[in-house]
Amino acid sequence: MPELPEVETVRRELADLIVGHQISTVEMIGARTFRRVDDRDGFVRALVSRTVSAVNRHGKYLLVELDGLVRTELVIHLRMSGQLLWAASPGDVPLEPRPLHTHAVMTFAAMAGELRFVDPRTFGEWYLTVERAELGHLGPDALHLAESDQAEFARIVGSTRTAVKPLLLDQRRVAGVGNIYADEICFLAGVRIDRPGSSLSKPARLRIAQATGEVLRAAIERGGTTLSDAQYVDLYGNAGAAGNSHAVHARAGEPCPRCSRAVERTVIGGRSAYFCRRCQK
DNA sequence: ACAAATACCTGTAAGC
DNA sequence: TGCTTACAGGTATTTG
Repeated sequence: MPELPEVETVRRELADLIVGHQISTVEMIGARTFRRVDDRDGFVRALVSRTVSAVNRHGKYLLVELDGLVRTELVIHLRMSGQLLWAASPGDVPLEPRPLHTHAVMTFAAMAGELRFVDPRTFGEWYLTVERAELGHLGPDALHLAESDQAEFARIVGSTRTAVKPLLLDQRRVAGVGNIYADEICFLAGVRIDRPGSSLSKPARLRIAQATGEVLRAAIERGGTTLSDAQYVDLYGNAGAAGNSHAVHARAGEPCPRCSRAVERTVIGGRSAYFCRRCQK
C-alpha cells in the first residue's frame, strides 16, 4: 500500500499533530507489530512522558524523534496494509470504536483523541532503533537524492545489469519507490521497465532521476495514491487523489495518455507492471 | 552479481 | 449461493 508519497503525506500530518506533545500512554495490542521488541515494558517506558520533537522519514520508514532520547528513535513501517489514524474526541464526543486489527494505540497529554495503528496483514512494525542500525541497508532516500544529486542517481541506475523497474524497487539502491511509482517513473522517463540499468544512455539515466523527482513530488501534492481497494488513507481517513493522474499503473487496456496505444500489463520481478510499448524504449 | 521463489498475513474480487 | 483461487501497494531470506 504505502510508498514514499503516502508515507510522506502521513509524516507531514503526524508532525503537525504531535510534535511538541507529550506521550501519555502506549498500548501494545498486536504481538506481530512488536515482533522485534524484546522488552515490551521497556518499550513503553522509553516512550511514555517523552515529548515528540520531530517526525522524520527515510524511504518508507517513519522515524519519531523524542526529547531526551539520544540516538534512539521510534520506527514505524506501514508495509502493505498499515494505517496510522487519528481518532479525535473533542469535548464530550466519544471515540469511535477501534477498527478491527488495531494493533497499537498512543495517546498524548492535553490532546483529546488517540493515535491508532491499524494493520490487517500485520506486516507493519513498530520498534525502537538505536542510530538507525536496522536501516543501514537502505540506499539514499529517493526523493531527496532526485532533488539533490541527479548525477549520483544516474550513476546508481547505471551501476547494475538489473532491469530498471526491479532496480527502482530495490530499497538498498534507492529507498522509497514502490510498485506504483516505479511504473510511473519508467513511463515518464520513456524507458522500458526491463532495460538493464547499465544499458541505458547517460541521458536516459538522468531522465530516470528527473522522472523520479517529478513523479514523487506530484504524488505528494495530490496526497498519495488510494487504489480501488481503499487500503491507503491518510491520518484523518481521507483518500489520496494521485491515482487519478497515473499514466499507466493499474490501467491495462486504457489508452496511453501520450500516444493512445493500449497500456499493457506484464509481470517483472514477481510484481505486476504496466507500460506503454510505444512510448517506452 | 543477480533472478526467482517463498514466506509472512488478511481481505477482496474473480471464476467456476 | 457458495467454494476456490489469484492477487494486493513491502521486505527478508533462501535457492539456483
